[in-house]
Amino acid sequence: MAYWLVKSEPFKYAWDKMVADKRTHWDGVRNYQASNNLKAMKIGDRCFFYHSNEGLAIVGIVEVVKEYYPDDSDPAGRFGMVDVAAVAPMPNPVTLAQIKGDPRFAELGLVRQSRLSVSGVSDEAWAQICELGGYKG
DNA sequence: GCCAACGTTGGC
DNA sequence: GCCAACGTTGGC
Repeated sequence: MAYWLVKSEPFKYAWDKMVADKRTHWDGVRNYQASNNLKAMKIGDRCFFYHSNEGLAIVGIVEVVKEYYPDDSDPAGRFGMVDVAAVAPMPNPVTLAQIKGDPRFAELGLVRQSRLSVSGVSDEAWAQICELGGYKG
């Protein structure tokens, strides 16, 4: 199983909405690197749900329930999307400040490439962030 | 609201 | 195929 981090701006699609919907299309990605990460996702992979712009924290965990397929909101047909389902909230949201302040996370995509909206998370980083957030998987 | 980082576009 | 200009993202 692989781990990922996906970003959403709360005023566009917040964690609360994710929970209310239970399941959603993760569409709108218009960046090849992010899109390649979506392509690499397999059913059962888990992702941190991160609030960008406002909140600046990992607030929950979602699971991939449908693998990459065309995003029909992309007129050029170049990009795709996956479906994800809400798994659990992060009991204590892990903030960007915490992550940036911890040398263990220096290699994390979120830190290294802040603009990338879908990035990979190593097994170690996943476990460490879950621990910080008080999430017992 | 500003600015840095970075991806994309388009001229050559 | 290079590179400058431009647009977008996202942290501060």
